[in-house]
Amino acid sequence: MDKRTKLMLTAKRLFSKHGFYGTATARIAKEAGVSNGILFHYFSTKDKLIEAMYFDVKDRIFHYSLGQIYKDATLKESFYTLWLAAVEWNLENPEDFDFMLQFENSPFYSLEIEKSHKYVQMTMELAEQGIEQGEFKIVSPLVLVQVVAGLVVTTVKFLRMNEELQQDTEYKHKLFEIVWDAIKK
Amino acid sequence: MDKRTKLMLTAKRLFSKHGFYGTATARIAKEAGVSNGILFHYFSTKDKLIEAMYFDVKDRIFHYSLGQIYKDATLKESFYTLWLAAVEWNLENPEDFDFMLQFENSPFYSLEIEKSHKYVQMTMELAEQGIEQGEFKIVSPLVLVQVVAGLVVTTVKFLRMNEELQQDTEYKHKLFEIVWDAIKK
DNA sequence: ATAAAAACCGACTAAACAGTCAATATGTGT
DNA sequence: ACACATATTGACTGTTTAGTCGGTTTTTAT
Repeated sequence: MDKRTKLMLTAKRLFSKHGFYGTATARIAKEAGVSNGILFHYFSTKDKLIEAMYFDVKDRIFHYSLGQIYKDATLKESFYTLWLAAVEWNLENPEDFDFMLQFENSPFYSLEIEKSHKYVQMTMELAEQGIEQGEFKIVSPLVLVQVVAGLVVTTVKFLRMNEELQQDTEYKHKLFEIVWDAIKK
Repeated sequence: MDKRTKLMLTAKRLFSKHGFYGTATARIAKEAGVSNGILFHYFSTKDKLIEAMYFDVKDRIFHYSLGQIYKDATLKESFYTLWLAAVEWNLENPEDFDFMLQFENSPFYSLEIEKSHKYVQMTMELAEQGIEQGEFKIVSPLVLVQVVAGLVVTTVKFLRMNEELQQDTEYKHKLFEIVWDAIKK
């Protein structure tokens, strides 16, 4: 594995456990088994490393989740697939999940950063589609996207605390009804 | 104003703008107009200061929001009042909101901290009531509480980006329908 | 009035920190 | 074989940091 990737993996583990403030760059390099200098060769500052990691994790989760949607699916099926994929991805990648939340709720985060993601546009289009078809509540499509995204986080946090429900398909259907009822007309 | 309070107010402002990592204790003391030593007289470590601030902000928001509920209100009215009060409180106290989110999504946060809040129990009881009365979905009451709390955050973030909607009572009713539909049977 | 306690100061320190740099190694295209 | 770029090292530095401490003032209780 190349050292840039090794650094990002180690940084993810340390940031998610000890926070940005509690993780020194020297420690990241040391635990990644590379020299101190190479970190700053790939990422000019600590903040740049954090930002690069965020782009990476966002890309992976969106790519995976949107990739699960199949053609000719109904709107409800598409949203269920999207929601379930995101929930399961986050459950299987807890470090990514923690890192992501930490970043999005820190002063690092800004709207420009969010907008720069191509995938965000794609989910907005899905929401607009639902409104046009008269299936969704008549509110800003941005609200609908944020509601679903917010409920993904809520669901993941809950399922983390109740591990026995993580394999319970029926319960997950129940949880999705919360999401669907929230956005449907 | 006593210096302990001054310190917490200044810390809140700085933490919400620059993060825990980006705010030095010496700066907090300086901008609060007090000596360095007095900070550590009241809060033995930086972490203790952060935790004390979190308890304080949680107490204030819950006390305010739960206090808005009037007797003989229906369940829906109670939840509407609660949701609206929380949303408006957070809009009026953006620094508290940012600080709270930063804390809750950092490694500082743990379940024990959450459970130690007396108010959490009160909202849980409201949810249990709704389930018993057959008005709410049959899921863990904890899910319902977390869904509402999560949607408060979603709503606040959205209204912050769309200031013109903050006084629009009708739009806020629409947004509450999202919350209500999510939890109701 | 007095003693004890609590509040307060600010200079100080030892450790930790992000980022640099000169030197070396490794790869790549011609 | 050569030249040039890119990858890699780890010792180093100037700064910043959380937290301490000896001493002073103010408050409180008797």
